[in-house]
Amino acid sequence: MKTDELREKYLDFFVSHGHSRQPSDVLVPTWDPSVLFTPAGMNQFKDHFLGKVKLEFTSATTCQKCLRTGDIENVGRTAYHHTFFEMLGNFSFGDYFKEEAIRWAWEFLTSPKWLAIDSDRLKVTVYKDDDEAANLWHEKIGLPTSRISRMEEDENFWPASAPSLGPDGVCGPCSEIYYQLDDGKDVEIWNLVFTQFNRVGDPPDNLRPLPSKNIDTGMGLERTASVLQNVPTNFHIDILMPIVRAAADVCSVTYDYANDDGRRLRRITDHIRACTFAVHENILPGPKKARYVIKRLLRRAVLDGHQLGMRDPFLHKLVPAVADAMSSAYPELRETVERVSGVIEKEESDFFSTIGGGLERIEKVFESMKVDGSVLVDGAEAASLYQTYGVPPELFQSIAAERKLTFDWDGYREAMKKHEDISGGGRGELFQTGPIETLKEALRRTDFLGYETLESSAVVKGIIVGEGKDERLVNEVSASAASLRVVLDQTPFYGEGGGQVGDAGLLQSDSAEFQVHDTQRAGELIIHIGQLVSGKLSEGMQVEATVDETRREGIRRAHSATHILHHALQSVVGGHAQQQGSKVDQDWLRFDFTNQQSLSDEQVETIESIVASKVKLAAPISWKTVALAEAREAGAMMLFGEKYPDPVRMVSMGSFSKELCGGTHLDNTSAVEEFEVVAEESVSAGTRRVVALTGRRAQQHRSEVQDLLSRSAAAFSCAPGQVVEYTKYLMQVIRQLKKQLAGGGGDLPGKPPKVTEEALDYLQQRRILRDASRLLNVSSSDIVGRIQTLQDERAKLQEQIAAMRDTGTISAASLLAMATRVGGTMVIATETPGATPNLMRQWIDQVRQQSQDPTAVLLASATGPDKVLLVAGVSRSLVEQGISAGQWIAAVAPIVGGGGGGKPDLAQAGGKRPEKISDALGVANKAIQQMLSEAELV
RNA sequence: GGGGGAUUAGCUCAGUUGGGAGAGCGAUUGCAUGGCAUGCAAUAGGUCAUCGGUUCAAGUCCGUUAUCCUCCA
Repeated sequence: MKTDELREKYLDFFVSHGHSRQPSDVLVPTWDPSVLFTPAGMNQFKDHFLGKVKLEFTSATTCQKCLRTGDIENVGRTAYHHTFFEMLGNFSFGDYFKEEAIRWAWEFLTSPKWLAIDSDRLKVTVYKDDDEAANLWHEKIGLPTSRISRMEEDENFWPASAPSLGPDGVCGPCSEIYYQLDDGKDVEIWNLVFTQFNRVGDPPDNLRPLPSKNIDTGMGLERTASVLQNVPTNFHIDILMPIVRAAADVCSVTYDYANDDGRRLRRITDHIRACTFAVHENILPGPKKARYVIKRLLRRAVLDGHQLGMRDPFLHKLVPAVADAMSSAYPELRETVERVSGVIEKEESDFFSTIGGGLERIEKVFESMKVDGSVLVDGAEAASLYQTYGVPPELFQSIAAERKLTFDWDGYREAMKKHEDISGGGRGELFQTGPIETLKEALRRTDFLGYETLESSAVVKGIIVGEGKDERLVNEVSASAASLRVVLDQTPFYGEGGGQVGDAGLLQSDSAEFQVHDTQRAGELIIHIGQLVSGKLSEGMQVEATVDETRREGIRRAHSATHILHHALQSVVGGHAQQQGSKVDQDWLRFDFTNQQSLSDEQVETIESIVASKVKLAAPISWKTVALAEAREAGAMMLFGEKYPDPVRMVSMGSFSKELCGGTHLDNTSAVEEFEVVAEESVSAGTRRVVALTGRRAQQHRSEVQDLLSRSAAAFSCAPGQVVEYTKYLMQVIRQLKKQLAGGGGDLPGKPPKVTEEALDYLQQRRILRDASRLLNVSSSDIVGRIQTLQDERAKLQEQIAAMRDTGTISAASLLAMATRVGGTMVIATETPGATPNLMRQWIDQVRQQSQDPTAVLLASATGPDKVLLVAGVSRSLVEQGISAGQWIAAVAPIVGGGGGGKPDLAQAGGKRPEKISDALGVANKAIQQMLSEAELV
């Protein structure tokens, strides 16, 4: 039986028994903070199981795409492990229970109409205390007791070992169904979980029956298909073998089940399938959370390829094979093949260069091992290379093996363990508990009225005080500075979601006033966060809820502008510029989208003008609730990685934009008023970010730009249109002055002639300000300060140069002329007023070159009111005889209140007391005489 | 959320107890050469990411911020 057929049969079977067929949840459920990836079919029904949402059906069946990394080390080595896999499941939310679950499972497996598996091949396990399940299998199904095993809680309980180890919460025994292979081995193909208990604390007597019992089953699609197709591993079934073959083809090796290459090809197959699905959902490889897992899967697969001899990106070539193999259940994969392979290719080539850099680092380690005569590669060092530069230990080990060196895996693992401990962190709870969860069960949802109104009366349903572990529900609370959370039965406040920030406003009654600073969501509840400024708030109290209208208006402008921006971006840079994330605040918005390059200034201006034209168009904005399929039909913008409810809210603007969106919008595009992009930057590889303003904030921004430009022009006392020119001039002047000071040439550029003012339009002004701030490498808001700093710097340089001019009479020759002879050595110790360090060094070099005899020079100069600079140098011949400029200067520097040092032939020192310079020169003369005589050169 | 690392010329990167900012490639110019991925020489190009601190003196030491890489959760 084909895998596609098995999938459909399973779903059909349970639909025929009254189940609602639901689509697979996304692979990365952003709504569920407790998991990175969907680990099982039941994940999307967590709130259904707990009765936290209104049930539209009481039983369901799905084929769920899942990703687990717990068994990652086994992938490819064993017949049945995957990271990505599909799980078939049937679920009951207080509907049917154990008997039907067992009977239907048996019927589906054995009936000739369905899978027609020989019942002699099947065995089951049950939890040791679950007599009910054991009896059902024996009496209702007629399975001999020899084929029913009773297992401990670590095997047949969910979560594993829950009764003794926890966690608290819903749990239950399970019953696993095994298929016996030809060689006698058993394969688990289906697990039926009977969630019937609530665990409360530690044993004994800690399992309380649940009022509403649930069924949660999972059948591994690939595993069951491999049994039905009678193939040796999951990788040999009809939907995986083509990918294995494609991988073998791309890597130019022959697939052999038994050897190492076979294992590598299977691992590549698994990982590329996982990555294709994840990237399809726009989970791109990255440094955090789910993105990091994808990156690691990709790199493991690339490393396998590397060890098969691949040296260039190859994985991305397998994406079409994955899309083809999975197309019958996931036809949408075909639409993104190009984008997905592009992303994977980029990551691959990055990793190949990491490997390249790694090889060099590994070589260095080997070199130092050679020096030490070591033959054991230090595991801790390998771990540190891996942690710092991503050098894979497998690579290290295989190169070490080629050179007959041993790799210390134990040391490596130990170091990695230590790193884990340091990095640490708590694990997410499978099911959350706490006051919010209690409210969810009691209230299920808050009705949102905010699309139609900004004011309504409401009843207080819950008040939460405290944070983190201390948070708890209270019946009543008095005014205080503490932050509270309030849940109402209905509210006009928008809870943060879909990128739009939560509303602010007031909750009022005759006796109390509660200021709402922020509004958040928890499932279908809306949580008002803020402070009770007066009176008392109690559960059951009636309040008037009023949203801050000015703020909401700004948010509406920004949100509608976001949709227009999305439209404009797509028409300017192309259809691939899809939304990656967005944040909408009061007249402020941030929009991330997929694009490899930065937007050019011209592109930004085109985008702005498109948005402006849509605003001017005064297109009506409307929304309606439609079936998901209808929205898709209408060509509405849909985002990967988003799970949309059905029916869904579709927002349309004129004829140019249709997006699925739960946010609050304007009635007409003209109400956006103004729109301006204020930043364009990178968020991560392949993703760009645009920040823009609307309404009054855009207006304010314009006046700021104009103000900054006129202040910049004032600082230069030039026309605004000349600011860039004058900026360049100032920078050039400083550069040349520095050169003059360093003793080089440095011709000053001519000052640009002033022109008369001419009227500039806003775009020109903005361009000038932007170009000038780029030149100065500051944000435009800092530009005026920066100009002043540079002008100060110029003045200072000019002063120093003026001082230096006074030294114009000093030269190597003039210095040499004042030398005194001490034995065979020429000694010079003198003041060179106004000289710079560079100049002094140059004189010393020249004197040493020009002098016929061994020479010792020490120059002193006051470089400021409380700063002295000393530079000393001696000829090489003196150095060879033990005279050190460093020692010399060390003896002199304390006189001027400083210290210093340097190399034997040239040293410098500083001090704080210029008035002591002549004393210091006296000391210098004595010190050098002393040194010369100690060296017996006198 | 946490650990490690990086940021120096247009590019790739050196810069070792803190004391003269460098190489290779590229660019420009000159000379030589003239079928082939030519040779020689000279020149230009740097707020050593940012801000602050220690110091007589910071590319170098300490801290801040930003950006990037990398690992763990």
